[in-house]
Amino acid sequence: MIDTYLLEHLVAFKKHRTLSEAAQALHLTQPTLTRSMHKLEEEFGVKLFEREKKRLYLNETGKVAAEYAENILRMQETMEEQVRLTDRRHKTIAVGSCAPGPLLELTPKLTAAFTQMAISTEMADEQSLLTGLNNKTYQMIILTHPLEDELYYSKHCGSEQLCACLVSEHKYAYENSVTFAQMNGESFLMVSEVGIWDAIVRKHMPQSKFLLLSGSESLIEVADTSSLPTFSTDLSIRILGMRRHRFSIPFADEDAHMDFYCICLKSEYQHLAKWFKQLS
Amino acid sequence: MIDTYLLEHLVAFKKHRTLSEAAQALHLTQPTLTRSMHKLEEEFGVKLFEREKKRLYLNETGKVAAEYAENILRMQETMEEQVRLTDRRHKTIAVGSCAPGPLLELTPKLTAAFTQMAISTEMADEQSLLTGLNNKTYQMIILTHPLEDELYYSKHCGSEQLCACLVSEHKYAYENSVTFAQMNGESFLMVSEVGIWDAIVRKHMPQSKFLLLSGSESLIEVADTSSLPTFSTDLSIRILGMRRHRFSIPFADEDAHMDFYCICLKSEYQHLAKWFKQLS
DNA sequence: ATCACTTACGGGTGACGTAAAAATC
DNA sequence: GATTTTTACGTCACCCGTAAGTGAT
Repeated sequence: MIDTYLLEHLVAFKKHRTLSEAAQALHLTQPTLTRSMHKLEEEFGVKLFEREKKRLYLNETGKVAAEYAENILRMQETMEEQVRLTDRRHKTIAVGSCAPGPLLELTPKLTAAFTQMAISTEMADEQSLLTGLNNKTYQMIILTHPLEDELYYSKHCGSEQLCACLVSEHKYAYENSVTFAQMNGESFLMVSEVGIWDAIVRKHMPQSKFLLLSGSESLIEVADTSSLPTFSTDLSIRILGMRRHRFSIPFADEDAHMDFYCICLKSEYQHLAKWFKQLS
Repeated sequence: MIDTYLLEHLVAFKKHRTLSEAAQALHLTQPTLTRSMHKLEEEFGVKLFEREKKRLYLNETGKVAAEYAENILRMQETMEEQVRLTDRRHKTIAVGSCAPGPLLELTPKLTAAFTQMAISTEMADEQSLLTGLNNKTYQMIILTHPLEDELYYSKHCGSEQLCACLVSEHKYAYENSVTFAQMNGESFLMVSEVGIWDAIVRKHMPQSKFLLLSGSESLIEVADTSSLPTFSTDLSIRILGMRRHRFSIPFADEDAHMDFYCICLKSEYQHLAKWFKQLS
């Protein structure tokens, strides 16, 4: 079988058209490449070059060989990439979610369940999550509905209730609940990374403006000095705590309550069985 | 880049499941393979195996690597095949023809025109000839008509006149010509490798029987002891000589005269220009 | 004189074998 | 004791560099 270095020398010669330039590019000397080209001809038992006294050309056969060499080397590179990638995959659990709430709740549980493994979480729209699950960018994804397809395993993993987070001066601050209709038209402070909630609030409160802040830290800081309503959820309150000087009033609308489902490929289920069982 | 021998060792281990058996298969010793497997892990910078004291297993990452290795080696093999094949193609002129006559006439000219090259000739039906020309199995083909397509270059390269080859006792033995109609119903001795002529005689003499012999030598031998008519052509007579004790009477029918065209791919024309020019 | 390839020779890396150890069955 | 992997050490092949040579520009 042809040695890899010979293929590298060959493609370098094809690319640079002369042995001396190819040698430079490879950080080798000309004589080395001369020898390699002869060795290639010897191993194939076939002429690959036309030799004029001063110049060396690939003949038709040589061109065929060089093209194959390119493909083989390309394949070697993707091999290295893929091997390193699958190795990383076996050392990290990547979870994609359509909303931040479930990640807040589940990440601590994940780190406890998969000691030795790194946990990486990410938010994306449903389409990206699905393709990512299929190409194993994610081991698990979190959606607002189960997937009934034969390929997937789905399990309910929690729910979230959207609340309006109001200063005490707000007219609804002491209600038991509010509705989207009641709040429609008010301007909200909102973090930009809220996933699927973004579409819901924009749909039900089309008259409202949403002032986006990136990161909940900056939101909290701004909210402390502002009387504008913000959003919170039962999950965010349970995990991050209550917001200072504000009351969280749940939205009564049906769409303000969301169920979440944790989903993996059936083919990967065995590795994750322990996790799903403790998700009761 | 990973050395080829490491890939070979890896696929051998995947195939034989144990280092010792793989070593046997490769005509190497166990320690060599141990070293190779460690070297692979080192070069990828990744664990590829699960080690129990007595046994070595590929882990998930290792399986991925081994599959890539298999593909790469397969590609190397096809590379060697294809390189040797294209080399042979450049050393031989392969000509396909729809009838034997033109080959009889042209082969000596080909060997004279392409000194240093081997000439290989073959008969096939038009469809096979065309696909063979397109995939470069043939450098040239001979058909009964030119190809007007942009892809091909065609040139008239001779013609052939079919004759009935009759013993002197035959009633038409002294005629200047015969017709298919006159001979229809008579049984002919015929070689099986006559290409397109086979269809013609069967079409115009549907009442006749054709007793097939393989190879013109056996035909001549049998014909010497038989009074059954056979076929000959002007070409066969000019090149192989007259048949003993027989008269060749040309068929007067239009279909008994055939023109031949030598055809190559336009993309290959430059290599064959000298040949086509002397075909005047 | 310079450039491009070839030939000849010497050195050092590394692929392989031998030998032996460790561990399991 | 047999089998399998691992470790240690010596050797030989071969890949590369240096130096010198041949033509062509």
